[in-house]
Amino acid sequence: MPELPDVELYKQYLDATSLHKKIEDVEVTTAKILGHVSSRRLQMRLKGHRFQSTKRHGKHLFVALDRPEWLMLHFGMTGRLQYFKRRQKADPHARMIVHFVNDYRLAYISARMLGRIELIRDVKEFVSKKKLGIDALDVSLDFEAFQQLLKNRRGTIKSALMNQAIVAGIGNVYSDGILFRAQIHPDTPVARLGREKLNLLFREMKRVLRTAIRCRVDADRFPRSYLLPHRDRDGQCPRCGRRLATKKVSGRTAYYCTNCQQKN
DNA sequence: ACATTGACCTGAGAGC
DNA sequence: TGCTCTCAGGTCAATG
Repeated sequence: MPELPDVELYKQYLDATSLHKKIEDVEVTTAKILGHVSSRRLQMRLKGHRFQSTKRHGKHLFVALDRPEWLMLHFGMTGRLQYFKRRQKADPHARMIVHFVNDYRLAYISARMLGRIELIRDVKEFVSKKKLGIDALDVSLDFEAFQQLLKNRRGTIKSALMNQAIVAGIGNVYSDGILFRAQIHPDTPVARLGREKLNLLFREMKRVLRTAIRCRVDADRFPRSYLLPHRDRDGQCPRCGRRLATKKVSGRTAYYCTNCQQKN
């Protein structure tokens, strides 16, 4: 579930709580979430050091250490962060807990463990190795570039939006939110979209993601014309009031309005 | 080369 | 009440 806006908020959260503090210890309670790094090595590399700054690319969060090395956090579907005082109990699904010298701790929580933690040397190298496309909110991603990326694609627009190799950061929930605002049926083949529709899609992609960040992904803060607060079973279309439909599109459940998002 | 599908993973909620 | 079943979705390997 953590998609670009969620991870952006995690970044802001980490920035506000956990930078520049000496790390006293690192607890790994579930080594399974570690990628190519062992818990011993992770401990060795973090202990006595500090988090200096953060970067986000798509759904990936990178935390720079005070030496040329980065902690990479990926949240899978149930991942999140929690900063808490030592005497508070950590969430039962905390998989890694960073102890700071100020008696506070930062936990990486993941119930379903679909996320990953890595220690890497270079963000650019990681991004290209993972074959991640440009971040959806990167300012250098303009309409011309977007159109170029979608050129000659064969599948549906929903799966293209969710394809991290094309544009990074959009998952099932936000692809639905974006297609709803652009009034495009999730099953529409990319090739069927004309320049005008594509341009609308591009603008809504940027807008929906930015709005979600500004609203702090809080359903109560979203503008009325957005799908996201209504995206559940027996949810209603905020435009026409009809009951939302669901359909499997490339293995994921798409929520959409059969009236406002017609195939053509 | 690209698109789609199933497996991974576990908790919540439905149904009996 | 308690059991079983299904579904949720990010990613990747396998398949088309």
